[in-house]
Amino acid sequence: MFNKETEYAFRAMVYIQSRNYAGHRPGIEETVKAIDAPHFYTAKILQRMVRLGFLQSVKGKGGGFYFDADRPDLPLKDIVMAIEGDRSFCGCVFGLKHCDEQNPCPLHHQFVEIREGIDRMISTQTIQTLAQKYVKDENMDDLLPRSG
Amino acid sequence: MFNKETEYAFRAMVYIQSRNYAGHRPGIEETVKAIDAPHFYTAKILQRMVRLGFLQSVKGKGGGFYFDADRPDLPLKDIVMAIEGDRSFCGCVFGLKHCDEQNPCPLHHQFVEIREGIDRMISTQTIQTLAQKYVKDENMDDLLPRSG
DNA sequence: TTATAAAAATACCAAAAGGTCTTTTAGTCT
DNA sequence: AGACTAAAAGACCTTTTGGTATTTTTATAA
Repeated sequence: MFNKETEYAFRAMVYIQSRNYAGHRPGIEETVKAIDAPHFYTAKILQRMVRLGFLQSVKGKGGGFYFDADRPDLPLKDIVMAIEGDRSFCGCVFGLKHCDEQNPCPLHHQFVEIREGIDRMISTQTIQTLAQKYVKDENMDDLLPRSG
Repeated sequence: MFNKETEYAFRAMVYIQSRNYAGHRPGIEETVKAIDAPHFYTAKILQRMVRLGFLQSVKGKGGGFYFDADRPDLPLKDIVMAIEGDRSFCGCVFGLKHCDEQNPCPLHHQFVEIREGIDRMISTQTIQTLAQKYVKDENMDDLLPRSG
């Protein structure tokens, strides 16, 4: 569905927010260990998130990543757009030039529903709503990946 | 949604089938021109489709690609599975290990609907149904790509 | 105020996706 | 049979994605 970079960004940020709720401010080391993602790659991704203003960080001893509680919740869509643009939930399945409501490709009508479903999902859900669910649900088996 | 290879396979095969309906058997030259796709890349893709038995071809003078009318219709899902596997409509959005009905990730329930929608679409639609729509609809503006 | 811990920056590396070009093989039409 | 045509095969190339390792900067705690 989404690419690795987006996936790691989701998981890392949900973990960070959930630790923030518990009064902690995890660093990279702790974060990648918790979500079992590649260390330096994830660091790079989080750096970008900080630069984009999606996430805050403090350097030095006792530092780490955190979300500013005063700022509005961060929708998944913002992250997806920043990392991979709109191509995962936009455009024609056929890759056609002029495919739209007036001039639909054979798959157009079936696909608009799917597309809207994806858009709705990532617009509605935020890192914060997910982190809250994650904290509540003891069954969730951490944020461990598929094959690890 | 799907990758380039899948996209070119869809478009090329729909074009070929629609020409077949009109009693013609296009070669790659004609095909890539019609759908405006990269010549050799598309050739390679169609070769693979032939090897997989999805499509037939004849070499030599007057040769080209065609679908055996006796064989059953070819669902898009067969093509997608052969080219990119199930990852576009399967697996956890978060990339989580143990995400399923019993042990869902926070996005699981919203996502199963989307996933099922995609699966339904590519299971139902075939190259043949699309080619028929394509032939009928004069508005369809050929099978030209987005940016070409 | 200095040692240290942590993020930021930078440079590289590997694999996969996307794409091109040339040669070979196998038909078919004359 | 032979010329020609078109698909098949295979060798490359480029870009993007995914990932690693090292160095630099900066904040803070002692």
